[in-house]
Amino acid sequence: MKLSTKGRYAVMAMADLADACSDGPVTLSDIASRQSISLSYLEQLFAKLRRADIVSSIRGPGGGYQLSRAPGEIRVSDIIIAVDEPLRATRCSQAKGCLADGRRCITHDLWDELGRHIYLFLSSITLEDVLERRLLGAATGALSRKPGNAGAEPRAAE
Amino acid sequence: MKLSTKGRYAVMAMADLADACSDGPVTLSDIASRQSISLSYLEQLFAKLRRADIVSSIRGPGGGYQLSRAPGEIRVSDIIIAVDEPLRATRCSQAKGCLADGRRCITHDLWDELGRHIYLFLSSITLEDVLERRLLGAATGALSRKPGNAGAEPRAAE
DNA sequence: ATATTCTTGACTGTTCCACTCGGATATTGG
DNA sequence: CCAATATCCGAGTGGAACAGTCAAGAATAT
Repeated sequence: MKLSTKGRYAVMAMADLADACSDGPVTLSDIASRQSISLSYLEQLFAKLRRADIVSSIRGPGGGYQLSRAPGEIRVSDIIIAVDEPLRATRCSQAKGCLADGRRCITHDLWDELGRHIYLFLSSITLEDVLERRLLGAATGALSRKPGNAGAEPRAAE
Repeated sequence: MKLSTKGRYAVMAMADLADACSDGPVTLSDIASRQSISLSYLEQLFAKLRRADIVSSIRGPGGGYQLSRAPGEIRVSDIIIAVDEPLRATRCSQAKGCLADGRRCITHDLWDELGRHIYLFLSSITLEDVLERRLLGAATGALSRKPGNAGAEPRAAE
């Protein structure tokens, strides 16, 4: 499984912006050099973030980008949805292939639920949370069913 | 955000196999035609599933694939990990780019936690759960923090 | 005016997914 | 034995998306 790295860059840049925008607008060049992301690539990302009204821009010298709302009001899911294509765990809405012999494919509900689950997680965390590094509360909550076979550690990130 | 469809096909095929393997081995051709997945593509997936000891194979006429364990002992995460590359939400383990100016990048913990979260969800669901369509218990559990601004419905699946 | 900064569009190289093809090996039924 | 059936295996293909580049334009402060 792979999560798009595009949204990751966007969140990194937004976190950098939130961290630095206390005194006036922040230049994309600054963010680019601090986060070592290509400037032109950042431009593409911030164009989408601006259309989503997450940031606002000021042109000309001394200009740059600002947050449209307070960091506590910007959820990580907002950023990812703005930047990535509509997040889809399933592509079989009412298209072909999904219907096996009349009813929906067996795994439809599973992916549906997974997508909702990821969304809930990402929308429970704001930029402010990221900056102050309080994440562990939202994540390690439920999900203790199925003890079953106790092999295979959760090697989530490689 | 996008989740690899590779693992989705694998879970679909495994669910089909679990549903049909009560009387003897199941042919990949059968699964391919029922789930409308390419046969050669299925062969690739099942090669990995076999190496992960999730299925076992019997060659020759009358042969096919069987589950190595009971459907209740096979977690969805097992299937996805076997088929996909090691699932990574972050790629900045100790590589370049992650370290901004000494410490880890700000969003590292976030992706780490997201990866663990997804893993916990997928490992809480077994093939048996998928077949009998009991999913909603594991998913709709915690995550009710941050009421905040009540815009933006969770449009998880497109 | 000029430098700065955002804004926009087109373009490129790489990687991965989904799939195909050709063949090899093992096993069964006749 | 022999063909049919099935799993195995490696290489190769087209398209899409990602990550990044390049070039030009428009707004604004000094």
